[in-house]
Amino acid sequence: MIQSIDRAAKILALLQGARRLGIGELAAGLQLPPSTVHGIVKSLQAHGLVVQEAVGNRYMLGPALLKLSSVYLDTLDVRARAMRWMHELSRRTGLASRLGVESFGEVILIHHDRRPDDTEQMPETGLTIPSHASAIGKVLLAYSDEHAADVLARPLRNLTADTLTDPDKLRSEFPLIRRDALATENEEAVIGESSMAAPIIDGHGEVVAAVAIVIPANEWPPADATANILRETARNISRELGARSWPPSV
Amino acid sequence: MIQSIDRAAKILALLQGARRLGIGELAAGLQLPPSTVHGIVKSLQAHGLVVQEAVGNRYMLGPALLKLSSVYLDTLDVRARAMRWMHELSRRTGLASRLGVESFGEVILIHHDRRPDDTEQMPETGLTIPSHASAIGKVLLAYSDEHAADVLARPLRNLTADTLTDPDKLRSEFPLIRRDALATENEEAVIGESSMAAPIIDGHGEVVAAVAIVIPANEWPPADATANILRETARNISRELGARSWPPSV
DNA sequence: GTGCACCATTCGACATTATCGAATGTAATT
DNA sequence: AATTACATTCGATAATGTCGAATGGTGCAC
Repeated sequence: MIQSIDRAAKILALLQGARRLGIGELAAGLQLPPSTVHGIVKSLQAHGLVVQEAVGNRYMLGPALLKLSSVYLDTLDVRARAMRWMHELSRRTGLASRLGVESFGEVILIHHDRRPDDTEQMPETGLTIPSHASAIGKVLLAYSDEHAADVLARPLRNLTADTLTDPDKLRSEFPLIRRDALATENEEAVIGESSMAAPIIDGHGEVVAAVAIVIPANEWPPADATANILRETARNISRELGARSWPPSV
Repeated sequence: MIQSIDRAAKILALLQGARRLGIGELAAGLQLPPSTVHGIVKSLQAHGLVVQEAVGNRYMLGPALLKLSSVYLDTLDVRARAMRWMHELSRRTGLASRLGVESFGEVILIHHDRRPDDTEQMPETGLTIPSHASAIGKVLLAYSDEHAADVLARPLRNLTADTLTDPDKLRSEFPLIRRDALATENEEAVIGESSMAAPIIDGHGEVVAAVAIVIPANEWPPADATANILRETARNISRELGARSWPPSV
């Protein structure tokens, strides 16, 4: 591990949490002399990875990250294949749909198709959500022992009154999730919002992502037809990725 | 400039262009020994900034970039203020709208509101477009001498038959753009697609972004009413940012 | 099925390079 | 106008990343 790159990445992570920080605050965060941090920040700035705020002298994340992330999304085969199926999913169910993958124990959303009404909705692509409190996360955990071991070893954060924070309770859902190829989450992450997810597998039979629909709590539970459309979507995407069979075998 | 960070950023830039590269290819691109590149790539990988493809041993950009970019977008005051006005703009005009800022001589789109029909549309946030071939770019050039000097000094790439590649022709549009607080682009970037943009200013009177509508070529030119709604949108966003007057003075 | 070739990866000596503390500059605050 | 709290610059030092050679692994061809 190259020291200065490690430090640079940690600076980006700090800015990710705090939005705007001065050299001194970053130096305190890394426990390094300000001059050292300054050199690293200036190097990042030269590449547009951080920018200095127009007024004041604190630093924040830079636009180069947006450009890089846009290319990252383009490299994802799952996403390209999933997009049209997800649009169809949202159209048929009238619900927002999400596509997520695992990254460092969390779920990161790599696509989002809005609910098909004309209300204003936040773009959710790029958001990260805790694995244990999302339907997508539960799917990914249920199909990967090592991922599950990783996540369930750490303490699970409480997001709402209904968040499952007991590893054993969570683990007990996994067999059912694998049986139905379907996971649910009922106001466990956000009050008033539930979701349901299904696994997506690639040509090697590996679960590489999960697709979900977001259901307002007052429409819970969804009709059987809705769940079937979701499963159908996951199967169609999987088939496009070269999967021979669906649901995935354990 | 710290050497290893500079090299790391260049590796990210190479992957941005080429999607998937092996250590050897990266080493050739940077003209460095493979072992040196390997050390840098592994450091980036440890932080999720790059990932190794599941099968094969090439590397590609990683999910950490997506998470970082998501936070970057959240830090942008303009974007937060612009979103609801842009949704209104798209609703009233029936057209897709875009919000862009300047970065390293290019335009980078920081928000996108889809056309309000149920067709499938690519999310465009994060895309970069050449300044000289976009309405947003023309606005940002027209209001910033130093930015214009920068961009127009370099050769201008041809994107369609109608792309303006002569710096003088482009420069001659600037007074009109400033007079009307409105720039247009007619199939100069993408065949079949035109656009029209207006400047957004902040509390200091600086042009910090531009908002645009995307117009199918067969609907060109747009009605005067459409242009007025666009200008109104830019004014409303500017006012929320603390601007005292609009259009911006030169 | 075996051997070959290519490429990623590991390792350790070396000197380049980042680091750090002190000095300087800058802007805001009283 | 003086003071404080920053960011920023500079140069000596040795810690650090770099590089070439050796190793390991994987896929392809014969």
